[in-house]
Amino acid sequence: MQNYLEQLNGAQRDAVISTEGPSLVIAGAGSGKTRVLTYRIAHLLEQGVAPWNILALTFTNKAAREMKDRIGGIVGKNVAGRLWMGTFHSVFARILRVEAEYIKFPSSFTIYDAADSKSLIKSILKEMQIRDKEYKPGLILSRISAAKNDLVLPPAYGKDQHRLMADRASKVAKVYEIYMRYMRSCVKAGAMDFDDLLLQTNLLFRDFPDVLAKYQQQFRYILVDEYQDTNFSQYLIVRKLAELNRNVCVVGDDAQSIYSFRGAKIENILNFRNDYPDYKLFKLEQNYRSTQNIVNAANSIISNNKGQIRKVVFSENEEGEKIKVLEAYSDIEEGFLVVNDILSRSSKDGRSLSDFAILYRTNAQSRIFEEALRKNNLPYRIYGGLSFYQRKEIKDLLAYLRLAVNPRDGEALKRVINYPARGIGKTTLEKLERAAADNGITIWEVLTNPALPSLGFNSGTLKKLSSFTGMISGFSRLIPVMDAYQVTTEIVSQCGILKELHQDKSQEGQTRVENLDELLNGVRDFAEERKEMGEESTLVHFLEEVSLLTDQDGEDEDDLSKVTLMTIHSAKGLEFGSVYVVGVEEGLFPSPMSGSSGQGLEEERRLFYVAVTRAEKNVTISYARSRFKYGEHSFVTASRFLKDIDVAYIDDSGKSNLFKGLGNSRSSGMQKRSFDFNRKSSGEKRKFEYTQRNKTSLHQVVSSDIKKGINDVSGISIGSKVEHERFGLGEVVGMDGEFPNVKAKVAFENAGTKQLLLKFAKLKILR
DNA sequence: CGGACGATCCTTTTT
DNA sequence: GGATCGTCCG
Repeated sequence: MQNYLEQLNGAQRDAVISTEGPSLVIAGAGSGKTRVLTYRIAHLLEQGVAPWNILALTFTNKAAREMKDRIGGIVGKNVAGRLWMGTFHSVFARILRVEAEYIKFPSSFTIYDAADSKSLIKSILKEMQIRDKEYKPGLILSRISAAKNDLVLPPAYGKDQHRLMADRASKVAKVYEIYMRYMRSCVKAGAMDFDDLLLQTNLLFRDFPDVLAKYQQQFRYILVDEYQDTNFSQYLIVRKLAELNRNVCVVGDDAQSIYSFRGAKIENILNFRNDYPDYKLFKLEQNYRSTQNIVNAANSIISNNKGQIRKVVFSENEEGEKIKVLEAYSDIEEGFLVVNDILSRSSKDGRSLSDFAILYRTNAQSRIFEEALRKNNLPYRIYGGLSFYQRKEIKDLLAYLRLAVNPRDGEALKRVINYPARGIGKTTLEKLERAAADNGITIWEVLTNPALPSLGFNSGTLKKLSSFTGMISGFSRLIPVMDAYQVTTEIVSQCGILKELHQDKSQEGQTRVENLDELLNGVRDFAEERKEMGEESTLVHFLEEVSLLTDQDGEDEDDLSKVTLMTIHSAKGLEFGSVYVVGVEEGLFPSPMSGSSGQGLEEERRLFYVAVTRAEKNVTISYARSRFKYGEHSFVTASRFLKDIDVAYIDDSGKSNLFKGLGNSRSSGMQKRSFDFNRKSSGEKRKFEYTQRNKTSLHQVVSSDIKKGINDVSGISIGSKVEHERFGLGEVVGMDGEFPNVKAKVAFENAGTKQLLLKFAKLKILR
């Protein structure tokens, strides 16, 4: 431990060793925050604190896993494995399962994801005969979510004049009633949504002091990462748990608070001193990640915001390059300019592609960059958007698994009651739903009720229904006697999905089968891992893990050299050598949805700050002058945020008229814009041609290297000897498909010949 | 009842 | 451009 302390600067070391009492660590971007958290925990452990007495709450599961690994490297895996570490949602879901009976939930409760919640809202609207044109399910859900995160339950909602008025103002006066029904429906279904996990934890601690006391005594040391992004519900959980021992350490950066749309309260970090007047404050201000230019540019951005905790982030790294600004003629051109820049930098310095990240405001922007990367044969990894677990076939199978665990789960039931098609159509389902609503029970309870025939189904339909309930009950009986993998295998082979997909001979159908297979691998790995750790490996546990995965938690393939594409939000906490912040335009970033008013705008600016501070070596900002929106192109202007950067740190040579064009004409709209555009068009064009030419030549020079790079990277070609975790040794006998869906046909020594999708199969290359 | 094909609406960010 | 919803027809 001694030598670890020596790796820290003064402020970091103080924050690590001052373990007793409340501490607030204000950690500027890149200031070694994770390092402090890691060492602090390791330090506690070395001082003899038992790992199960430490609760560490992180923002993503990935962050937790990485920290656990690092701590494991210091104090040993076994010790680190016993820490209570994870996201708020996963840690408290775990506790809620143990204490479920107190709050009248089955311990096998289902966790509804956003899609389930939305679908439930829709059926409630239907039941209430409200058109979802007027009541947008998304909007309703966000209001309910906001209420829950403020711990406002339906009865209180009904008395909350403020909320009721706001609802009336937005012409959704019935949110209150929808909220009541939604809550009731979730309870009946034995389901919790994301917000419920936190809400129910609060209710548990509020209503059962003994239970609270138990956890207060257990968690002698509490650490919270990204504290600026906690909501009221989370804040209260921490406050209650910390009440007894008061050893609470929160780490965060008010300048990086970017989740208010999810209920995060920046005040939590600002008010820490009110709750703990005897707190100790540690400021980490030295940035070790970025060059001076980047840090200075970022500081100049954030200085445009009011109200923040005073701190001076500085860097002693080299001065570095200035921030480069690229102006593109169109969004498509923007893609090419950025990809060209990546090509030239990666080839010039021989850097791995994993050193490059393209960050955007909205997921929809990814497509353009994907295409540009594909055309240049650059491999990429895209985060967010459709993750593995959101694919249709995967969700279908998961719905069966969920039903087996909890047949009252209405959303899962509706998903698969007629998939694969078994002749239970819309009309039948509607009848069932009505009967359920009229009697205040779940669809499953209608189905299994002896009075079912009295609902007037014909005998054929009745038969189909009973065969469905029979199948699900059969699955349920397997749960107590089998582990997650065995149950899943059984369900896959019997539920009919596989048969259905096998009939689809298209490429896509095959991929789907492979995806199911991959899920099966996942369950298998899960079950084995849990058994090794001596923990339970039932389906309930697997489903919990899956439903709380974040988009960052997917396959680990960081050994591969790929350009990273993600939203700025998901980039929080990460770092890259070269960062491209793209689409920095009015109408896109800042997002018009955030309102151009103070609060919303300041959060968008913090988001910009987060984007820029992800970079170690250089930042490139790009924007287009025209962009496709709604299928038609419109002219746009550079973002006001560009003006926030002190010109001293900008290299605008790629970009002559930027600051003239930006002036104070922002609000004057189209007229001015098109004027600018025409005025500059000849110069514009020349520059455009120049970059075009530049691109072509670069591409010619570089592409052969890059292509070779890809092969080196994935390293797999016909004749390669590979090893698969399950199938063992084999030889690649064929390759098929286009990136990113390249498949390898592998002849395994002991497992026969298999088609494997490279992006999923974890193939180790032997030769 | 189920699949196919148009019209329509949209778009922030996510545990 | 694209996902979702409703309608129409077999």
